[in-house]
Amino acid sequence: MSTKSIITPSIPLRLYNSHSRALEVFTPMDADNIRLYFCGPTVYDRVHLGNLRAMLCADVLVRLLKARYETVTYVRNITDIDDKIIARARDNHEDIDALTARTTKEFHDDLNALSIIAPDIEPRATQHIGDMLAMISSLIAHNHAYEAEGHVLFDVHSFDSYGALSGRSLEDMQAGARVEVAPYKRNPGDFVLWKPSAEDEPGWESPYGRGRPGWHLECSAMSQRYLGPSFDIHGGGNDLLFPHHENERAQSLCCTPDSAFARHWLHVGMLLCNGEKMSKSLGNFHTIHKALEHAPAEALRLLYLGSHYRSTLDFSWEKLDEARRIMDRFYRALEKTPPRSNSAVPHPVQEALCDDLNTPLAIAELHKYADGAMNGQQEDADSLYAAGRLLGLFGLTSSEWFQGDVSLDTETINALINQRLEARKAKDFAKADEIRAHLTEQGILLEDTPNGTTWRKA
RNA sequence: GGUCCGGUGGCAGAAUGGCGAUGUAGCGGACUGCAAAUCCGCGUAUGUGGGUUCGAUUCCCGCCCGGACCUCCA
Repeated sequence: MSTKSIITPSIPLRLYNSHSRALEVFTPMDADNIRLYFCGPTVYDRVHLGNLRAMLCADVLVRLLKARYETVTYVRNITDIDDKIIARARDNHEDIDALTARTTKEFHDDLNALSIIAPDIEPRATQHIGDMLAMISSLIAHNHAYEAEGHVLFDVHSFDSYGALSGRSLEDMQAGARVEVAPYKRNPGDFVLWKPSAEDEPGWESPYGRGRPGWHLECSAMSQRYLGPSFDIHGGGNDLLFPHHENERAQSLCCTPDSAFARHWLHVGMLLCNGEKMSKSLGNFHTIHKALEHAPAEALRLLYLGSHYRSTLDFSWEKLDEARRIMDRFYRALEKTPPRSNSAVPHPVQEALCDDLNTPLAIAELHKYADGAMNGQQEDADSLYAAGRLLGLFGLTSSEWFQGDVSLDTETINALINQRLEARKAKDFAKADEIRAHLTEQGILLEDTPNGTTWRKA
């Protein structure tokens, strides 16, 4: 069954465009095919909770778009050639291909565990070297790029609109330049399109010698190949706004001056850890893998949905625990009143999501439906479930949520529950409590109800 | 230093030119052998100083504080 029937396409979708710095009503270039591009990972290490934020934001956006439009083409790249990859492979004494293949698989595993919707196309940089060289050639031909000491550099002064996306001028940036400027650059802001590779580094033959592409070029080449020179939405973490997206935009617009490149730019706020940006270079990161040992995937998803994508989110294990308790309540409500499938997503939730993906407001609505479902209201249960499904929640049954992955087998648990019931019948509460405490130690919580004793994992 | 974003109860987090959601934590109660869950009830918040306005948490300015970016970053 199509999701179209559960959504109201007439509600306007407003998204914040970081280029114009304003909320804009999203109007597709081609309503029959929405095209969006998100920057994916550089595959040299496991993705962490900060990386997850942009992936999850894209996930919610794509789910909403796919519910509203016939066809959505979602491209998310894999950066599999990069200096950090080379360095890590060297440190690990590992073959580069083995490192990127392994890390890519871990990336997919982590995202699958979170039910992150897969991109329709997931291109790899190393498979598009030809596209990149063609762009370089075009940029040189139009005097937007120049060769210097085996490098090819983009000339930022050749593009009048350079800095327009990130809202900064070349003068401002030079004032704060903190990195040593390579002597072969005409301007400090010029960035590498192609750089030479040493003997022991991966490289491709090119008119400029054996080398490899600069980081920004791959996204320009791959977005153009799969989405065309102009497409609807380009997104990523807001730390990519400058220089990555600024440079992508410069390259792409200089290659295809009549195009719009990305019409709508979406940037996701940073995840902090103890008040500081979570990043690999700071070393204050937690991997998705580790977080999933601490709490179920949907608790992690709910934690992220609980804050707006553009605001910073200060991660803590306590907040993850809280999200877990909220999911407990939601699943309990669905257990109390099992929902019917294919119900319409309630309007308040749609309105919230269409208002720049206001997931915290949408979640607040879910609590109201949970109250109703807890009280036996069928329509509230249906609403809760439909809204949650749109947000990527409720992929499990209640019994899977409460009783999945426990250390004890069901027979043992039930036998102990029966022993405890006997003890309670005999008013031997000391023994009953002892059995309950024993189970609690094993991560099993008992709940006495009028209909008998049930259990769930702690 | 330059550019930008933000500061709402213990915590998280919406919204709004005039009643400041929701959740979580806390407290009290019902229920329970005791718990758990559930239900009922309670409390506490718009960083600071000005301005505009009949009225500002919301709009404007200064200040303080926090974070991001300034060519590694989601």
